[in-house]
Amino acid sequence: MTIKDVAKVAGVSIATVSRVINKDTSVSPVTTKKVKKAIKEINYIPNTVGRNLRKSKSEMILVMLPTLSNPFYSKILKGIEERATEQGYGVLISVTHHDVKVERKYLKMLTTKQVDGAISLFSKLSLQEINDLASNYPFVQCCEYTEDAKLSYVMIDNQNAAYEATQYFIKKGHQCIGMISGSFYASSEKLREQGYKNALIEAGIDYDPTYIMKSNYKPESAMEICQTLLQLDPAPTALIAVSDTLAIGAIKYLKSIGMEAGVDIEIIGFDNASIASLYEPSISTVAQPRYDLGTTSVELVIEKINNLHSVNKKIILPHEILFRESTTSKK
Amino acid sequence: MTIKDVAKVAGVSIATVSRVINKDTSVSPVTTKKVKKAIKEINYIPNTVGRNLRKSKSEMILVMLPTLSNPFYSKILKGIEERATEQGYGVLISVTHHDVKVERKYLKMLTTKQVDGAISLFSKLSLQEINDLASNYPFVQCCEYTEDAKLSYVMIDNQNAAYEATQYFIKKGHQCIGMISGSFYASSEKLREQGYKNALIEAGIDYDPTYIMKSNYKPESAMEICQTLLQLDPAPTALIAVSDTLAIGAIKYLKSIGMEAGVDIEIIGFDNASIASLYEPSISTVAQPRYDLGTTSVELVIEKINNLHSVNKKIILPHEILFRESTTSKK
DNA sequence: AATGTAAATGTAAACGATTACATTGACTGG
DNA sequence: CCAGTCAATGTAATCGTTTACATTTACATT
Repeated sequence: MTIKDVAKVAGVSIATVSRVINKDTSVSPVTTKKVKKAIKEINYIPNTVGRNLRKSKSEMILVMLPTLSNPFYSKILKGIEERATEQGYGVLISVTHHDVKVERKYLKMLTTKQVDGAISLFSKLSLQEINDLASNYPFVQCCEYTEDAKLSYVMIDNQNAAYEATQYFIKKGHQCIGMISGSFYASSEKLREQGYKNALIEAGIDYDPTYIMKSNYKPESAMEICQTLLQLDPAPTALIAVSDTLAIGAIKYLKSIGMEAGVDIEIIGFDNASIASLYEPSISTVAQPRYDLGTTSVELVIEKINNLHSVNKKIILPHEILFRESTTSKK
Repeated sequence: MTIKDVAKVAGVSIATVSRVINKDTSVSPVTTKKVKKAIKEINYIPNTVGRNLRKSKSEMILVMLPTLSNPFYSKILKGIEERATEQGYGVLISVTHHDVKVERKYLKMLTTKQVDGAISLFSKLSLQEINDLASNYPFVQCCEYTEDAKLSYVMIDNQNAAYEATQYFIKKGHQCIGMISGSFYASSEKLREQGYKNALIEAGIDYDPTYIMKSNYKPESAMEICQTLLQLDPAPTALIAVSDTLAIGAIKYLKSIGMEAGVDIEIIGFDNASIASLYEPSISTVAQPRYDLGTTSVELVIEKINNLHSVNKKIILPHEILFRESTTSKK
């Protein structure tokens, strides 16, 4: 069932059929009716591949997630989808599982014209690759970015967020603060570590890298790290974890040795995962404006689709620290 | 940069270039080298849209998820991706957010030939729509199915899983067992409710529908339900929740009134979410073979891609009940 | 009546690949 | 030396659209 069949049934040319489908003006009401009837009659559905080839665009945006096991991305995606739909774009998702080969595979959809643009939530591509890609195709980053990369991105001020969290602990009197970071080599990790460091130094507290430990983001890993940190001398009295899952691991370990988060040790996580408010104790956390991160990233990529050589924008959205039971110590 | 440009640079016809790209035999080593050199020289990348149009296939499979906020799907997807890759297919994901309109929108990729097949993890389409679709396009279901639908699917035996969980409680002496179900009208909900009911009836225990309550799968909703259930007379001494998030909500409520899951009330959840083993207390749960559900669904859809009229397969994979702290009462 | 204008429709060339079929030329065997 | 074979390559049709341009027709203007 192609446009040709419709044309035959309706007794018009394929051009006219196409005009009707695309709501082109200048086709008489009578003909329009005939064509529409024919379309219904033979149950015709336009072939998007043919259309895309001719128009050389797909009206699709690719979203690249590092994993599906982190619900953090859910609201971002919602933002992406809603704004994309508004603008007439469809959204397709791919999951890289932190594998750069998979990432390259899906980014080929960009070079092979299967999608018009791509939003990366986490990339392991080299700076060189990113730049090559972004200079030739609409490609933007959301939440994480690659240092010095020449493309548009949107994220929060990770450094400042960690700085504020650390400062909060310092103001409360904590002299020894630990950090459970991650080993994904993400920009956010680096920036948060830097913010933590800056706050300490600024407060005249000795900065000791031993107190920053890298995890694989699994709670189990945070449990081990928490154990190690507590064996240090002096032991930290407050912890900053770069994700709520890590905060959970730490709290779990504390429980296992009879300590209580928010009483014996204070903890702040990152991301405001839904479990953060449900866990016992509930977890203080740095919340990101996830929906807006999503909508903004769509705007950035569409800007690039419309004009590949538009200026690269770096957008910083505001974060918010939510204080809950895990930071209720009076210390 | 098209195949024409390559042909010009290499001094051959486009057919020869195409042959080299597709590793066709019968092109001399000398010419092959020339063509490859030209491809590199002008940095040519084949346009997949053109290719797909001509070959009328996309080598892509669409996976339709109801949500991104449930990590349950992560391992299933992993299975899907790995098996699909093995078979030379790419995987694209779309999220319906439980909205049937969104579902239809993405399923258009099937009718418009943008993907070769689709795997649905949760559908709200009517039986009629499902049948229409599945009879014309490769479309299969995974984990959830639509009653009487004429298509292939793979899932666990939900009814029996709930039956076994209920029976476990009964054997332990529980006389009053509650169920926290869901209101998504999913097949799994219905089947699990039926299994629960059958176990009760078979054990000669009065079946009272008041003890089955529907949630929206959010922990908060389970908290309310748990409160209501405990006010019944008699109050249930064991609970079956159709997801681990619901089990968490119930446990959280119990804590809030000074009761302890696994001691005062026993609870079994579903899905073996990663948080189930990390929560305090850890949660007993019905685990599904997620990875295998994924790989199997790919096999089913590829079978349909290769032969749309192949017989519809209904595959049941084994589940497993994991007993943890939330079912440690000696009662 | 001749001419111009505009609306409605048709014709045919793209888009970028694959592939059936045709052609070329070198080589073989009788 | 000629017919036949086969490997290597080219020509052109095709996939299903959109769209620039051409054509037709009706009507208004002079």
